[in-house]
Amino acid sequence: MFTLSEENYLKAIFHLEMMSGTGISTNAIASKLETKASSVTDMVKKLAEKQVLVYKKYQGVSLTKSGKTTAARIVRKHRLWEVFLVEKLNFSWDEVHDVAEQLEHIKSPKLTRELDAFLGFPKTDPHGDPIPDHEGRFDSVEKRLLSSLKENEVGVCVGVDDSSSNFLQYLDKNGISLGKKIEVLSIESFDGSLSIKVAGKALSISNKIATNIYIRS
Amino acid sequence: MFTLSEENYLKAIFHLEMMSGTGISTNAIASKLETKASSVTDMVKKLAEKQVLVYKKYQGVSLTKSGKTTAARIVRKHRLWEVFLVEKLNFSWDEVHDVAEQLEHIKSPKLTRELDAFLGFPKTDPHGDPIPDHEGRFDSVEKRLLSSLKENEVGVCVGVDDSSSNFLQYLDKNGISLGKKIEVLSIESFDGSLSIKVAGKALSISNKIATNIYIRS
DNA sequence: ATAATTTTTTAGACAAGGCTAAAAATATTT
DNA sequence: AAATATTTTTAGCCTTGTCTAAAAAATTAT
Repeated sequence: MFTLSEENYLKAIFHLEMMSGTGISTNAIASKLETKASSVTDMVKKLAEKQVLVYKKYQGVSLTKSGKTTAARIVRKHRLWEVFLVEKLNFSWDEVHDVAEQLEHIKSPKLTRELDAFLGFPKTDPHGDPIPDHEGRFDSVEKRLLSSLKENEVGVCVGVDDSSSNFLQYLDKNGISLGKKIEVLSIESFDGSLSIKVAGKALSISNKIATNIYIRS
Repeated sequence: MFTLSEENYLKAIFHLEMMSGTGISTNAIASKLETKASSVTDMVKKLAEKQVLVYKKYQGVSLTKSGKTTAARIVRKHRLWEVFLVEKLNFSWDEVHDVAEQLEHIKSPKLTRELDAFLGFPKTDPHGDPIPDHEGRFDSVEKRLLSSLKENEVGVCVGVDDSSSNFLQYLDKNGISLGKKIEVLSIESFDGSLSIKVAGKALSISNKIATNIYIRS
């Protein structure tokens, strides 16, 4: 069994490995968790003893099979709770994160199983991220950044990179949500900003926005 | 804001005050929380500084107004989650306690509010205990012990004293649940055991069982 | 290839929450 | 009212998870 802190480390390392492969540096973990590198060193030693990751001094860490499964199960719970909050309790997608951060640590296999069933076995969370199954497996959606589309190409919004309240509220305000069709009308070569059409309305977005929206073509 | 440990102390003291009035002893708290008296002394000093209880050396503790409200809100969350688990996630009433012990510490006023609404503003939990409102108020149900009934008297089961799995499973097995009509057929004066009729079936129960079932006449 | 810089680890400290053992206060007997 | 027993508090120690400052290793620049 893992403590709250251990679970947070596992989840952070899991996410970092998803983005940048194996061999995660102490500093990367520290900045993700907003803690100090020295604290990370201590904790990864402990986790290495528990066999959930491999740690070689000065070489960064990599999750073991068991570490990956453990982490994925936490992510599973996080995302199931997000679905619950949005679909059943009227939370908007920018309000769910902090609460899900707490709920993801509740320990009860039956609870997770029943919640999954209650929600109808959802495959993705409200931000479009896949929900791992109990074994920790999940399909990686083939997705591209909106900014990778060319003029006149079309895609469907399947997720966001940045999940901050600010950004999600911006999307809400402009009618962009999961499943919405987005058409690129034109691209400004000077700053990479895009003119797009979504829900019938034309809209101009910066390149920064476009690199935070995932679409499936 | 309170830590998990502080919340558990508040809740324990709250429950003890409900049963035996004010001025709760260090030892009583220690045995309720399965910890040591010395640990309790440390913690109540901390809680006294936070103004949620009054502590005088060797005199026991009493919750302040603010302490009572804080504790009642934790109880509120505990009982709302119990309703959720039983009504929505197919938990039986003997399975909910441990999970609710974890869920009661989730901090999100919106979550509590929306959960309450989602459940249709329930007034009692699956064991018949009242759910406090946001201000910490709740109606105390006028209830008596089944063992206080006389021969041929009738009552409706409104709660249980002991909430252990063992006991609740015994009740399930014998068809006793909240709202069931219970009729006392006869009382054995030798050991206080009762012959009762519930759901049309006659049943013999010990005095100990009868002092753990609450009824309303 | 050596010097400078950055990253990582070690060492030592601290706060929270718990424990044991001993001391102090209160309660109970005789 | 003393003596004994019980309860409560104090004192000191431990573990977890964190931090800062200094040392060590790795990386980058000259």
